[in-house]
Amino acid sequence: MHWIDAVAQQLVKRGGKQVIASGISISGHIHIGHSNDVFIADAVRRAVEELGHEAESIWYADDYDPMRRVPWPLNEGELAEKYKQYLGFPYVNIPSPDPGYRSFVDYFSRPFIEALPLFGIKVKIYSGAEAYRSGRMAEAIRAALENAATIRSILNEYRDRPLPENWLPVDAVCENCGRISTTRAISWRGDYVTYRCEGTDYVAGCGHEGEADYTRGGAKLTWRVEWPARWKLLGVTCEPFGKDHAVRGGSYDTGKLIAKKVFNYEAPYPIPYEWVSMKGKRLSSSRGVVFTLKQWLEIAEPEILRYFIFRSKPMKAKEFDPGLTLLDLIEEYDLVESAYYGGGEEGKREEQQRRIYELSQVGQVSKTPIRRIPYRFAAVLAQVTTDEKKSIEILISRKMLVNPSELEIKLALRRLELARNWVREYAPENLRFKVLEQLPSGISLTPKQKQGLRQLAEDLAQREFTPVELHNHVYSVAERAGLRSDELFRAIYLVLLGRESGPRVGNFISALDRDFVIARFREASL
RNA sequence: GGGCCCGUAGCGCAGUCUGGUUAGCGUACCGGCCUUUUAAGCCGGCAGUCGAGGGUUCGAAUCCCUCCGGGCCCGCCA
Repeated sequence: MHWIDAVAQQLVKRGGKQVIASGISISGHIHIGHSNDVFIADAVRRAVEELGHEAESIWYADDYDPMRRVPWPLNEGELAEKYKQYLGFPYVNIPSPDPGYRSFVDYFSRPFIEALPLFGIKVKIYSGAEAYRSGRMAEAIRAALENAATIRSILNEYRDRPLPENWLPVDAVCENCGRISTTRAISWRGDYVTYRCEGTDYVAGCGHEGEADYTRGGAKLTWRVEWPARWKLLGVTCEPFGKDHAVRGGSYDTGKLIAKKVFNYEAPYPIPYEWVSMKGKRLSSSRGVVFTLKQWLEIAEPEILRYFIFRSKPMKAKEFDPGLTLLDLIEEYDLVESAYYGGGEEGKREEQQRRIYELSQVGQVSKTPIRRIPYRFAAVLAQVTTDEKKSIEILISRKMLVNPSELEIKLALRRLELARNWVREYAPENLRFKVLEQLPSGISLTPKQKQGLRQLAEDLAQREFTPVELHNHVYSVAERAGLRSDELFRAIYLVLLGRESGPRVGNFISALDRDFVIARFREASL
């Protein structure tokens, strides 16, 4: 059984409506590593619904957290100085670097939120800042303040150095300098928290002393308390989270205790997951090691990312590589897809693969089989022509499309577009080529190579060739001209690409305009 | 100091939860086919003491214990 279904089963056993939460601190661009969070939450929602029970998945923007570090790309150039002054501010109060966005939070989160439906994710969106400002957190804050001693003793169980006697689980926003990370709560009374702006290790405080109304966003709960408070507030029954929270004595452990003792709430079913890394480095929004959902959609279908996440267990580290390795991932997906529709053997393994395929779908699983064109070939074809009709003709002649349905043609054209983008952005240099507008000047061909090209030009002018015929024809022409085949191949690549090798000649030339090729070969043979 | 993950064919991995036919897949490699193939396709082949040791069991890659190697996380920010 797939782990998503195992979780769903556990939840159903507990009974009631299931609320699966996910959430991210807006500490920079939201990348595909963060996607684990939402994708898992929403998949569990789907699985619970498939079992016939009510479920909802939510995504929570932790936009009231302080900015501890200026994230990439705002930490470069002139912007760096400007944004440094916002260190310690709640994210929600920081301006956008781009006038097209309302705020820092909007700038980093909107592209992510807008991409979610394209990946088949249906989550309810919440904002931490909104929750505090609207007063919805007020009751929880009061409970936490009243039970500060209990909370302190829970946290102290896992601390070497105990928290001070007068410690309170809230951070106020300084009304003078606007920072939240710099304040220390001194006391509380009714709806107000008295604080002093003392500073923190990465930014100084302003020394201001004041009172904050926590029923209107004047203060937030510290993370370890905020998390369980949120569980209670939203009725969270299950939550995926990064493995950092899952460590013994970490925020899940303490959260569980606080939930029980302070909020009288059963902690959600936990799903810890591993990070995603890219080229050996863990994805990190603040450090600029990012690959966003938007970037993903430029080079691969959304199903592939879902597949990437659901094909392995959540605690298994994932390595993402947008380069050549991506093509392996895509091929693997295609294979699972064709096996799904191909019937074949029935076993534990096949069953698992089928389920992973279903979980990878953006919407309903297609009832009619889906056949896709090979991405690797698309990467070549996309560089040869942008003409859609011509592309489809070539694909049909190459038998990569057989009596294609409307859908298959649509998928093929989309994949060509994706492959074109991939080649431009991520392909290794040796996979890229460009057909030269002009015959390159610096090349020298032997008389026999010229003779071969001239012959090819004549033959092309005489009759139609399928790609395979054409490819084979090159060999016979070479033979008649007394050339080794590789010498003729080299000549062809030189006059068209200016390099000694290239894509397979049959495909390649078939994809080009015939008159163009004839003219080029003739010109080169003079 | 604590915790997690990984170790299965040259390489990348699935299978481990729920033990059960000759341990799979991809790739690489070798061979063949499509009139000869420089990045397409098809068919076939080679290849593994399942990290080591012990235990449980009729039966262990799978469960338990110990150890070795690699990686990551937490240590009072979230």
